[in-house]
Amino acid sequence: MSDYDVFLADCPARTTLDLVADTWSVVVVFGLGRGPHRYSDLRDRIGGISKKMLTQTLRKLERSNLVERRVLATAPAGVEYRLTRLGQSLLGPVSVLARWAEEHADDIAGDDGS
Amino acid sequence: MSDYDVFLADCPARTTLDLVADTWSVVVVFGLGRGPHRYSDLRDRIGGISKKMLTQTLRKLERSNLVERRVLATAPAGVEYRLTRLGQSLLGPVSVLARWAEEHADDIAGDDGS
DNA sequence: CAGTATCCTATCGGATACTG
DNA sequence: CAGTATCCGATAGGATACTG
Repeated sequence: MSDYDVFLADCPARTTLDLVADTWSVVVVFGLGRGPHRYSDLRDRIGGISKKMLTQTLRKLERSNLVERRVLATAPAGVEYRLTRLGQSLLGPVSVLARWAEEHADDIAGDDGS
Repeated sequence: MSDYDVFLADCPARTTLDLVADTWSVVVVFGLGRGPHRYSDLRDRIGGISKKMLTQTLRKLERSNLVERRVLATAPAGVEYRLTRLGQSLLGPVSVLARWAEEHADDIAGDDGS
């Protein structure tokens, strides 16, 4: 039990939430859930993500110890990303949210408002 | 079980994830978790949120059927926000994420990098 | 293959002032 | 009390071109 609180503006918990509570972070972590992926495999798997955002998101997660980058000694060399142990602890929460989105998308009112 | 998939760019699941996977949405839904709140109570509870973002987030959640707005017949009249049934189904996922942030904030490497 | 660099637009989001 | 309106700087994020 922690004394951190996401309701407090300057709390580390809020900063941490800021870090992971965005679409790309959620999808990337969710995507890495089934094991390590190469950069290009992630790109293929995650529809609509640009190189820029994929790299940016991966770097951010890497800096936060959620994802580990590993250069492969294959030819032609590739790069592999995998969740760290910390990243795996986030996989549960993120999966729950992603699955909620999949299961309730039909209940969300499309913005037909005009 | 749904055939929607957050990995697909144009899937309703992705749109839905976009809608709820941001800090303010998470904190507002989490904040409404313990029952209805007035506008000003939410403002007080959620550190660092501006009127603009609170209103904007509430409107967005309202349009999506996650939150309900109710004008109170009190004097001086107030406005109350509460989760809809759909919103309550989101409360679980969102709480799990918020609590993860509170419990793992210390494990996230602050960006001391320079 | 796995990026980086640059450009450019759209949205985020705080501050401030005003309204019923 | 619960907003709306306006302004403005900072970031998000796509497109394209280039690199080791």
